[in-house]
Amino acid sequence: MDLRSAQLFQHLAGSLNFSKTSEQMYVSPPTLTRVIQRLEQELGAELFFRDKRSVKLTPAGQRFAQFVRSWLEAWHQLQVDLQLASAELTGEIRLFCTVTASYSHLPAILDRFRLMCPKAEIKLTTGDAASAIEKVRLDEADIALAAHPSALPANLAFRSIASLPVMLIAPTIPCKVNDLLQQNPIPWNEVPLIAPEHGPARSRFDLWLQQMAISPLIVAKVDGHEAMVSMVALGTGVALVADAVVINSPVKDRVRPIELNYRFEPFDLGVCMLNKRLQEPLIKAFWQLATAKG
Amino acid sequence: MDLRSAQLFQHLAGSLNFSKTSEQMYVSPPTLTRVIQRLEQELGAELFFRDKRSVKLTPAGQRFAQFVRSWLEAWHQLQVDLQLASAELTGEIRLFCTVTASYSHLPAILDRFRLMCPKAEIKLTTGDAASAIEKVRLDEADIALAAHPSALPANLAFRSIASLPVMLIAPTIPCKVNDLLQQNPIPWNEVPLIAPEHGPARSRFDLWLQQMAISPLIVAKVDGHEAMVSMVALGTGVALVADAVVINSPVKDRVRPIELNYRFEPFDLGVCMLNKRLQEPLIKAFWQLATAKG
DNA sequence: AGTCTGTATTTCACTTTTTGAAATAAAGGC
DNA sequence: GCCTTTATTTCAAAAAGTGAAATACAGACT
Repeated sequence: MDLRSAQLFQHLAGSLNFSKTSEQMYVSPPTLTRVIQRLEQELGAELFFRDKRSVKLTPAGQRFAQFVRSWLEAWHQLQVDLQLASAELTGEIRLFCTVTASYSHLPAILDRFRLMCPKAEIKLTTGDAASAIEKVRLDEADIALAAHPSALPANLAFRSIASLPVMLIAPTIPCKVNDLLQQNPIPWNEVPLIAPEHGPARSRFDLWLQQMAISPLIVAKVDGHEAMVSMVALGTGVALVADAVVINSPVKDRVRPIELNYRFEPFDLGVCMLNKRLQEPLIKAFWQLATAKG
Repeated sequence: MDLRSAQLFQHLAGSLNFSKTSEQMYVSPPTLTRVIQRLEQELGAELFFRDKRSVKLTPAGQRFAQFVRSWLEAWHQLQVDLQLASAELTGEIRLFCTVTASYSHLPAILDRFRLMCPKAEIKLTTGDAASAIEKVRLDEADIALAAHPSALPANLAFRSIASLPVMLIAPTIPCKVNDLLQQNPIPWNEVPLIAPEHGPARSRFDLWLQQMAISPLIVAKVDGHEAMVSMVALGTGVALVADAVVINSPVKDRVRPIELNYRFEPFDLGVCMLNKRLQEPLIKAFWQLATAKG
């Protein structure tokens, strides 16, 4: 009976699908299963009917959902009251932000945070997505603003903020790359590709190659979406980048998106921090600001 | 933010004394300290003023106390609702009971339990206090009714039911023992003593010897209060037993309490079970019955 | 009928967290 | 000054939680 279990239950009561909830709340299916089992054991009542193919709330589950709703509400109200009563939040937040995220969502979040906690100091560092997780894990940063990685260590928490579309881009200048892209079908085994070295872009890139059965011609391995955009602009090859980076790029007129009937999974941009620090007031204030309305 | 922390906070908010609360709630002082520290960290507010000599609720603490009160109340109501909604509790409880406890409180508890959960079966075993803890720890019994031992393993929970006075008893028949007790002061080094072999009586017995600086003349080591009462009745020596045992003893007219200006700490009679089973409905139902109004 | 896919749960090796005994700190009472 | 009382920190051991992989099972699609 803790807050986390209640939140997981609440989400599951909405989705009625273990897989979806475990995915969207970033816990493994076994964990979610056992959280619910524990709740059911504590309460001495089944919360969900599971008949192998569908999940539904039992009457006890509905009653419990009502309890959870008012509990979480009271908890939130408590927070607000205590926050107002206490002095203004001060302290320092060490924020790590991927360059990609710094283009799309950081400015708005930072503005709101400054407004709400003017006395808090922010130390901002930027870098690539792979470092983000490491920095937080080693407690070299309090919070990271980055895309959700394929594997998240167990003691890190992640809260989604937004979905960031990614796309394949090509040069606009006439060059060998564009000659190949003009053909139908496109001979992907011959098109020069610029591959992301690590991180969430890399896993999507690999998945695409695999699913389209491409034997790739990789001409460069690069980390950092900006560098990739620049290389594409020079005509080196095609690359997979977040569209937010392209929009804000100084060379945005020299690249163009490639239309494909393959859908890349968007980046799941969010805040990431150590589980146990999730409840600290300054950290929590940042989280609330970051996740509130986009 | 779980039930346990809330309960500890609530008790501390009443006692305003870390030592008392940690003792009465059966957690070590460090644990209590850290539970409160964690709460304060989560809430981002001090809950108690601690000026090295006194503990008081802060305004934030009072607000939190209000939250906890209504939360625990809602929790309790939820339990009741779910219990009523669900089918009648069935199943089996393996109950282990010290002989001492079987005299004083077991009958009343059992009556109430049968009334409330007529479909539940009870398997009752009796034995000495030392076994009680072992039985529960090894999951050979679901619940034990026994005095709180000097050392309780961490994964066992204990809930007090009642305080059971203990006393030194002597034979009523004229004998060597009574001759010695007639003297003033009583020559304790020469009085034949019947010592408890193990368990809570043993630790009180040892403490008494130590504090009164007695070099004891121990004529027998016996486990089981009834056996001790019988031996005392025969004139073998004096012994330390729970008064409930004497009252119900067939030889109660042949023993008498000894007046002393030393106060033995009463037995803390209660229910004991594995921490993790504390939330199972049948176990919980038993607990509620056992702890309700004596 | 057989294979594949989607879903929930169990197993297992691993990591994190929690625990209390003992040490520490600090403030009065004698 | 020494002892008692009270809260906290340290530290090693125990317990609980975690997710990858395996399992179980039902329906969909050849």
